[in-house]
Amino acid sequence: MSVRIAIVDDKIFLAKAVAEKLSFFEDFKLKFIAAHGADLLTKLDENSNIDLILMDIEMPVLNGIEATALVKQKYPQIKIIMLTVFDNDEHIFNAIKAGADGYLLKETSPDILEKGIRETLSGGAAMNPSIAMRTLKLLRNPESISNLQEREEISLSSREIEVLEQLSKGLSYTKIAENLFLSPSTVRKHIENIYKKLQVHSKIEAVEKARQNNII
Amino acid sequence: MSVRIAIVDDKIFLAKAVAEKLSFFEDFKLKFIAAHGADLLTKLDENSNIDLILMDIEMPVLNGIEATALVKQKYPQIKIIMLTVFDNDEHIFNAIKAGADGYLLKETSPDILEKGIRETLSGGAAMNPSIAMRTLKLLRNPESISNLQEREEISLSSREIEVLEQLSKGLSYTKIAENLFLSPSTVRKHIENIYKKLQVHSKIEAVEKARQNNII
DNA sequence: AATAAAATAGGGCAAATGCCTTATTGCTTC
DNA sequence: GAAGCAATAAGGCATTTGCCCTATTTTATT
Repeated sequence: MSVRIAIVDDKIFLAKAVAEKLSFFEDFKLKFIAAHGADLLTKLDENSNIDLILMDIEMPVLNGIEATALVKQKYPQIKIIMLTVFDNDEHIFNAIKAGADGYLLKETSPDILEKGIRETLSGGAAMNPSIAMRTLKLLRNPESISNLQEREEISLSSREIEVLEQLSKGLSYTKIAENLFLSPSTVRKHIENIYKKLQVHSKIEAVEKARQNNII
Repeated sequence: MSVRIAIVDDKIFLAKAVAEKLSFFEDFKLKFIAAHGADLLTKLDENSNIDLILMDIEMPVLNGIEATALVKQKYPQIKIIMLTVFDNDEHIFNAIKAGADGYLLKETSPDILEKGIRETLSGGAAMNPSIAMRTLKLLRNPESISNLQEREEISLSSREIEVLEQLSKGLSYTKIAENLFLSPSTVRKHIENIYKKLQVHSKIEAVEKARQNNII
């Protein structure tokens, strides 16, 4: 049995690259490439004999999130995997809300893409690990969801995030130093830097702000 | 660099089976097998030099969810993947809440387990596709989550909750005293009492515990 | 090779925190 | 009306925190 697939992407180069990845697998039949959400809906109206859609998010006319919601409403049996270069929380959450069955990054290897497609068709969800982690954090902190819209870029280094995670458990500088094999002075320094970046002045404020922004 | 791994499972057969899967990969070093959560904590107290724990859920003495919360509190840098035969929503959600970094089924192949471990160590989340799908569904309707939460009786007085709310904003004893028209001594006393009731020893732990229990 | 950014480490100091003790007042509840 | 509890208040003390300083090493980035 073959798998009938559609690609939706306005960047024709990227759509072609995805098609190329699909071509490695005999039973994957690319039925068509749509340039945007509205184009997809038109094509589905003609022929909705599609098993799965690989959907870009950023598109003109009708974006991937809106298109996903509309397709799922009209043809709930069609599986949809978001395929995008961006992986910000707002996109992820909105795509999930819209009913997407998976969320992969475009740089994904043919191999992972194939597994993701097959798993999705058998009722699972395809997810990039880093995206899976973000969904876990969203689940842990439902509050953070409401804050997804208005958010400036806060960039903490991975070391800073590690320290912040320890902070959030109520550990002291010295305990954190022990756990991370650092000197307490270094931990203090990291925390000072975290405070500056988050514009806060205490452990609690730092942790609260990080939670609000789905950093931890 | 090798990866130091611990397995926690009371069914020794299953633990051995997992160990067998790990043995295919040279850089995976199995440091120990613990029979249950309490055993794990004892072993970690002796030596917390572990990168990742593969944790069963159903165990005597201290189950995998409770053990995960305790380990994450004391050693937040240690990654934890739940490895279980069950995959019901309550387990999944509680494991995520407790801080698990991934959730795989025991029937998982050595290959998938290996990838899951490596992805988890580099900051992603390891998830079985069917479990990923369940988390997506949980995220889609937040109402379902409230049905899953079991909350123990923690009874704080209304005054204590007021103080706790101020605490959660990162305010100092003196600021809280000003806001509530109390003496700083009284605020301190309230906070001492809050700590006793919540069984914590710092502002952050109090706020985190209160959040977990939907008190604030 | 040069520069920048991140991670590491240490000292000093005032303020805040966590934990202990004691004590008074008012409000329930038996 | 006694016992218990919540709320109030204060003093003491060791530890931790927040914020300032400087300085070396590592790790990209150009």
